[in-house]
Amino acid sequence: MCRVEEVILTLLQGCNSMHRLRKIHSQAILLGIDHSSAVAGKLLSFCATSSAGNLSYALLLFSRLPNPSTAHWNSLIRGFSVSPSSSYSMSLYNSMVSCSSAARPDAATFSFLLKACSQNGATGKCREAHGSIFRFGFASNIIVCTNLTRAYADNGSVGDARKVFDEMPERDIVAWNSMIACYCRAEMHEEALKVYKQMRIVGFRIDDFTAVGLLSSCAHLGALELGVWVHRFAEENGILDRNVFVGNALVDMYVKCGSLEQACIVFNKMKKRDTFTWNSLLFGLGIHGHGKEAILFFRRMVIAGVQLNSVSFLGLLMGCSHQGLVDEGLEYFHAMSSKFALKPDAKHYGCMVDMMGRAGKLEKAVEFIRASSFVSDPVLWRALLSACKIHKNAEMAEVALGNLIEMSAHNAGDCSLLAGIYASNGNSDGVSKMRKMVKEQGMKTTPGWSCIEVKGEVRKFVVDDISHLDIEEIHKKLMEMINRAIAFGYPAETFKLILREKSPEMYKEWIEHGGSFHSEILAIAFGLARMPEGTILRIVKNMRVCMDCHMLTKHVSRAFDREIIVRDRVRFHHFKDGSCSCNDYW
DNA sequence: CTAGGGTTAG
Repeated sequence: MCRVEEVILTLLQGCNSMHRLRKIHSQAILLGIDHSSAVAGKLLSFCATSSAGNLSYALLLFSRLPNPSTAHWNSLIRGFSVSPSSSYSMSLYNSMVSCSSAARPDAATFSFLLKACSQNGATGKCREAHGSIFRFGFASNIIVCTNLTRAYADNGSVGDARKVFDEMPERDIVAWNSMIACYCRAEMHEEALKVYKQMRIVGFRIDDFTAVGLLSSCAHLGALELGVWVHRFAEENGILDRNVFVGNALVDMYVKCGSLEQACIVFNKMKKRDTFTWNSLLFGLGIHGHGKEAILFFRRMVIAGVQLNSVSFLGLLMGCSHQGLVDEGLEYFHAMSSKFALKPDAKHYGCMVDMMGRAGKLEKAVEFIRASSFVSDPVLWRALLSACKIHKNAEMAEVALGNLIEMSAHNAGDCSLLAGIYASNGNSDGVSKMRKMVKEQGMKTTPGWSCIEVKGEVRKFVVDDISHLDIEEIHKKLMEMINRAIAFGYPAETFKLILREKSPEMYKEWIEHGGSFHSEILAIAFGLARMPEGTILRIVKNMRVCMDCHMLTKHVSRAFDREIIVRDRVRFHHFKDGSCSCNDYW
């Protein structure tokens, strides 16, 4: 390498803007070394991959190279892989392998190509890349495989991702963590925990990345015991203090597992906090029903100079919504754009519709939707529909569903919401009309489930599922539960049939004839049977609690003198002494 | 120029 080349390279080392880069580039041209592989490489990588770079300039530079090297191609492929035109990475790769130049793809080429597949691909693109990786002999490269796993998972093919992972000749901690993260993103949290168990068996220890993935899965599954274990491990191994991600995941885990107190303790102990940390706790206050505290906490955020974002406002507005603080909510909704320069998006609007709707201001909610720029967003009409369910307002619900149908956005859940309203108003024609519609249009229903953690194991119940080995035990407890609840004032209508005939056979028959038990009732019965006296039952479910279950649970909490904490799709219910923290407002 | 893993909302 000649002296001038070294000088140019040194100049490029300190370059931080396109303006400077152009100057250096013209110097290089004057000196006749712009085609030197090293100089061209540095120029390219700056333009293609640095945040101050410029992809068109990178293309220009590249087009002037008579013999681009693998590294040159790689820079360009890498640059496009994270740009809005990530599909161009694939075109570049194709030109690279089809042109007669001496540059062959290396492992890095595939890593960048796969990043592009993650960004915008389809499973088909991943398979194409997979094929090339095989052809060029990189199928056992640990980094390439890790990227391939992620690319498949990001395109919704977690099964393919797992296959690649299983077939890897060896796996390091990054590969394991990546597989766990893939399952987290796919919301397959039980699988994520299983992978972790295997990872431990083969001798890997938890690091920061593992901890974040595990805590996220615990949060989603409500697996408090495992979460507490990860917490202790992270604390003892210093992972917690050095990494803000771990603290954030921990706060979120405690919030989602129903322990707001612990979430606050972790929050207060954290040495460094970012917007995620604050948002997680803000959100936690809201879903635990402390709307007023959420507002105070939000003010604290402003005073502390936290960089607010749109999620912050979503948390705040949801907090207001759960407690019926409509005036405050409206005030902050307006302040969001006028004082904080943040544009509310469809979710914020949806939250406002929910807020007004639940407070019974259905007309106002409709006006709000019609006046907004999101009239054609299904989220808003769906929020209205749910509010109609609470207030048993069939006419308004028909309007909401009508709009959803018009934009072809209706699903089975929407139809059964209206069916539920008809049912509670005694309109059986309406109910069958809705059922027919779901059937005829082949809409898929989401099965309801509830989880409960007993002795560190997460047990999942699905509606009407009687396939459990210990169903007799659950059934027995269920009968006792209902009888005692009735003794404490629970209206018995719903369970008349069972109460007349108290045999397990009748239980099965009840289900087979269309009578049903929501999954949370099964989970609560199981918890009562298995958890020691005095312990809190923690249930996590994927749907909202229904009025019936809510009332039954209130009575059960008194009849058995048990605290029961249920996390439904949007918030927490703390049942104690016959009442619920939501004050029946949800 | 020299590759891969993470958190909040819905």
